[in-house]
Order: sequence, then structure tokens, then C-alpha cells
Amino acid sequence: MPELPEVETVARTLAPEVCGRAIVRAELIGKSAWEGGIGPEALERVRPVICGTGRRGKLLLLFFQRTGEGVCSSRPTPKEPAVPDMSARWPLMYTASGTVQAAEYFPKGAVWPGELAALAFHLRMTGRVFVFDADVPAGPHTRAVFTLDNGRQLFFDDVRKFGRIRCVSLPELPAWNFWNALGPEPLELSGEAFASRFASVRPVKTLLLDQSVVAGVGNIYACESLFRAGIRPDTPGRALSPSRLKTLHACLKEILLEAIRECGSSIRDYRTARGDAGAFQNHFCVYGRAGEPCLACGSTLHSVRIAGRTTVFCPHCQLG
DNA sequence: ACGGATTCCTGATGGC
DNA sequence: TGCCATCAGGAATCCG
Repeated sequence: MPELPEVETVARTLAPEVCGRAIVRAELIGKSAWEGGIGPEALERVRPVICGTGRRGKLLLLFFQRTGEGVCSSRPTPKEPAVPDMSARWPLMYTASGTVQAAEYFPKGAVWPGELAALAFHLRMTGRVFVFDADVPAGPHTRAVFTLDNGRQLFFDDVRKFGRIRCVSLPELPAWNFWNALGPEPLELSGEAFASRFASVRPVKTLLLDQSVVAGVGNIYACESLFRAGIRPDTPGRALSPSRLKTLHACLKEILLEAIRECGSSIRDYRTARGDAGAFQNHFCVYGRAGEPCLACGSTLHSVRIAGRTTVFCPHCQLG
């Protein structure tokens, strides 16, 4: 399932395929994955130029070029961005000319053609985004096809049909509940700020999965970071000392960055925009290993349900 | 108001 | 071998 590292990888591998290209056609297939007020016909009318790709939480973003700006006017051959600077502020925007802060792209008073500022994809469980040649037909699970001005096609495939696509304008953003409710990015948060968000009676695992506490963490990286931090997933957030919460934050950041370096975790459906599998699933310590021995102490890993998700932990290494 | 349970969806898996 | 029940899970929505 695509979480922060997987969506980050898709954004990075997608950039060289779409930067500098205009969307000229938007076709929806079957039960619509489209949500929100701006419809696909607006895309076909405006034909916005994609100037960069990025991510916010688990949302994949295609940023559109602003009115009167020549961000991609020369249309250089884009390169895939290098592994991002660990000290950079996140989220980043990957453009043809380099990496910039996405936040800088939404200044006061900026204007986009037809007010279309970005296309947002939520991949949920099984969503995938690829760019294919012009003659590739839609597959059985293709739910949307965006044709680019070079004839290539951006496919949105989704087996379980949980994924969603939304075209966002700046005026519309304040009315988008999902966007508004997103908490800070774990990679740009300070340890103190992270710890202060866990003062709750709810289990720490539930808080990690809550996108308003921190954005982008799903079941895999919640389980793995709690194991590395040595914290039992059912511990109430406010029962953890600031020091242990800072440890959790440090472990979460380490694991997210390791997973980004490995191009994410491929359990079943997830692939990069090039169609490659990630490799971080080979480094799981607890996720999917219930009943198997703990890699640290040999104890049998336990499985419980927290916040409706399977939660695997080591009763010996992870303490409340 | 808050938090837990339910719902959406289909492919993989396991038991009989 | 084949069939059916179960499981996986992000987030909106329902409900106590």
C-alpha cells in the first residue's frame, strides 16, 4: 500500500516523464475515481502544463505552471531528481530544472490558467500511476487516462477502486477537508513538535496512523518505527515520556528515509512510475511477520488489532 | 464531541 | 480440484 516513501518514489520517478508536458485530454473509465468541483473537462479546456511533481502526506501532486511564467518554457530533458537532501524542508517539488520547495509555489496572489493549480492523486490501497506510449490500451483496472501533448498517456490504475483523483485550485483548497486536516510532514518536524502532538489517551499506533497528527504514515511504517523505537503499539500516547517520543520520531524518520532510498515497499500492487518494485519489504522487522521469531531477541511476534489494522510487535523488545 | 465500528472493493489465500 | 469464507487496509461516514 502506498505510504509516504512510496508516493515520494512515484513523484520522483514520474517527474522526468511529465515535466514540461501539457495535459490535452482527460478520460475517465467505469465508476469514477474523480472527486471535487473541478471536472476533467476543465483540464481539456485549459490544457495545463505540468511543471513539477510532488507529494503531501500520501497525496501525489502534479503541479501546473503558473500564468505568465516560463518555468518549463525551454522544455529541457528532465532528469530524475537525486536522492533528496536529508536536511531539506519537505515536501519538495521535483521540476525539470531541479528541486524546489513546494510551499514556494503557492505564494499569495499567484495565478494559474483557469485557476487550475495541481492534480492530486490518492492511491489508497492499490492505486498506480504510469506513463505509457500512445498506442498502449487501457488495462482492466485502468480508471483514468490523461493524454499528454507528446502523445504519451498517464494511466491511473486501481484494482480495489479506493483511489481518488482531484483537480485543485487555490480558491478551492480551503474547502477541501482532507487537505485541511493534514498534519505536518514527519520529515520536517522537530522532535519537540512531534512529541507534543502525542499527548492523548489514544494508543500511540492509532496516533501515528492519524493523518492529522502527522501526514503520510500508514500501517507498515507505523509498525516498523514502533519496533525500532522499542515501544508497544497499544501504549497511550500521553504515557510516553518526551524522550521516548523523540526516539520514536528519530526512528520514524530513519525508516522513512531508508524506505525512500529503497524506492518504497512492494507488497503486492505498488510500483514506481517506471513499473519497478521497491525493495524495502526485504527489511521488514515486524510487518507481516506475526508468529515468526523477533529478529532481535527470538521471541514470537504477536499480532493484535489496533485502529482496525493488523499490528505486529515483539512483546519482549517493545515496552509500554 | 470524541472515538470506535462500519463501509467501500477485489485478489490472494486457506480450509474442507 | 473446487468452492466459499476470510483477510488486507485509508479514510469517509455512521453510531453510541
